[in-house]
Amino acid sequence: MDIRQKFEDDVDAAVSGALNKIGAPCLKFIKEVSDMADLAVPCFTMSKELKADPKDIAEKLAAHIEPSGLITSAIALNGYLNFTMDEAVLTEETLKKILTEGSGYGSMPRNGIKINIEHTSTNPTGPIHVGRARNPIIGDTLARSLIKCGYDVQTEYYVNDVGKQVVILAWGVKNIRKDSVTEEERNKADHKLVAYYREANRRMEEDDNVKEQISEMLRKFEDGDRNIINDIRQTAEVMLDGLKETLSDINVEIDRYTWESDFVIDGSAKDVVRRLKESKYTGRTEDGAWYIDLKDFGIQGKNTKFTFTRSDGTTLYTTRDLAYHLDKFKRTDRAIDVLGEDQKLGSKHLCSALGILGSKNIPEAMFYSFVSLPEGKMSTRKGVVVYLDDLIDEAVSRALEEIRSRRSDLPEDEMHSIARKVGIGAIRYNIVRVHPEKQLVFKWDEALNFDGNSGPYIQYVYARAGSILRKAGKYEFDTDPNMLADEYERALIRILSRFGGTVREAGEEKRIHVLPAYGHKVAVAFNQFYSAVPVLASDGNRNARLTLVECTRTVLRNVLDCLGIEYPEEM
RNA sequence: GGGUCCGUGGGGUAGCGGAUUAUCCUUUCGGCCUUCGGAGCCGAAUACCCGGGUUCGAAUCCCGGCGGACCCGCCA
Repeated sequence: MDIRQKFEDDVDAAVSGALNKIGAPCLKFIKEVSDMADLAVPCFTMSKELKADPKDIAEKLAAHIEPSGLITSAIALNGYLNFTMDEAVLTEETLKKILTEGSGYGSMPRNGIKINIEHTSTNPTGPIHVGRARNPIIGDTLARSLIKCGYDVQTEYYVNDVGKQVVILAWGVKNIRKDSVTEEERNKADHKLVAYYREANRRMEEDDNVKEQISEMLRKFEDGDRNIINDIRQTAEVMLDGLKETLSDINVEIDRYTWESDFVIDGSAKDVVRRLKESKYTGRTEDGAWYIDLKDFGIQGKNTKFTFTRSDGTTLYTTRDLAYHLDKFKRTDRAIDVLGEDQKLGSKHLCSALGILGSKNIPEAMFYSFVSLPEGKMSTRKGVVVYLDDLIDEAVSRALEEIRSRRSDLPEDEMHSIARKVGIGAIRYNIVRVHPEKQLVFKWDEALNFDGNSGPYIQYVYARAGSILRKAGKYEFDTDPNMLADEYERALIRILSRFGGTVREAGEEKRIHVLPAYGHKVAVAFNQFYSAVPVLASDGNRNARLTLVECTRTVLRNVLDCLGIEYPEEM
């Protein structure tokens, strides 16, 4: 069991016991971590019920608590009941746990619960741009966190191969001659195809004939013309290959790809229509389109109607999305959708409609706001974009430049390999660092920061710690708390002991931005320890300090792993 | 017009009822290489959008402004 958890349990028991003694059993109280104590119980919350001054309550309670278990003291201060934890036990148990669990340190046992995380799912009409780059990185980090929390996680990409946009792209690929696409594009499937997409859009706007051809394709598509559907699907497959390459570059692998068109082909979207028509909330417009009215479901605004068929009876995106989610819940216990903020209302609609369909499950949404450029929002169609591929290239080349300037001793291919890890680390760290719903304006220098609160800062500490261990050679583990009594050592160990709680918060509460913050804290504490305390040159406690260095490295590795960031041995 | 989210030092960001010091990064200024990697360490400077209210206590909750983002399709 986690040592901090045990301490919390001890505090719970102590406070409950003391409350019992002062004649207020079952009174609720809260615990918080603070700088003043290992765990504090604010007594303000109890003052109303007990009709007493918080300070008095704290003192009364303190008087009834004898240090026991992991509690070494319970002191009343300013209305708080401050508990301190047995530091020697904390030190020893934490280090031992890290040594025995290694890469599993911080992880919870498997719980058998299946979670499906749908993320990225960008339209297959162009490369991933920085505006949406938060999606795969948030999704992947959450997936990694939940795996560590013991869940059985599957990630999934929903390929939107239905609709006008993909038809335009397919038309372009079929009808535009290669030499008339003059744009300079990188040699990568998605970039090559997007040129056709843009050109097709341009021609459609200028030429009514083209517009008509595209409408014709769309009609055939709606009628279920297999040739058209296959054409589009093939184009989307090619595009997807390019997208997968980009995702792989940032260490994102997606377990499953589900195609929207499948829900048209297998009739499940039609089935949703049939079932929705039976609902009491359902109505029909004069033109014959079907809708459900969601005004009883907390949906506000001038239009609460959620249309699920066109007047000609064909299905809409949202209808297929319903079929998709019903399908998902056949395969999973919980579903999480990582979505752009523009999907907020749509997601609410989806959940209400799922309820009407009798689904016991609804997806949990995790929203992020788009990254914009200083000059405004990005648009693939207009070509006002910074592609994720460009960001990756720039990050890697800046990292390479950096390495060249400090490590001319390394062979060329080694420098390239490190530059990749560092550049990608900077990108991923920088994105999960901030709360997903906070607006982000893209600036090169901020996105590619290698100092301070950054991925490379943590990687640097990892490499530095590794260097010490390499120089040390063989040594015996020593977890004796008496050998690690320095304040910097104690501070570092304290932070190392909090990793499990951080992983839990990241996964269970979907607060992944606590991970980079935690990693940074570990790195800072190590750097402080490093500059204040000699390791190799120390006398009696060399082994203990080396053990601490090794434990720090293990935790750092686990944090980086959870963030999908690689850890170079040297940099 | 209605809804949702966001507003914290010069820039970025954490905290989202609690402890007379509001976090971290960047920036600026001043220190630290005869110690294990200076992508580092130490110190200083500068902030809760505005106005009301609730509370013993508000950056945090409520109401009203202001500013920004997103949404309110028989688009996806």
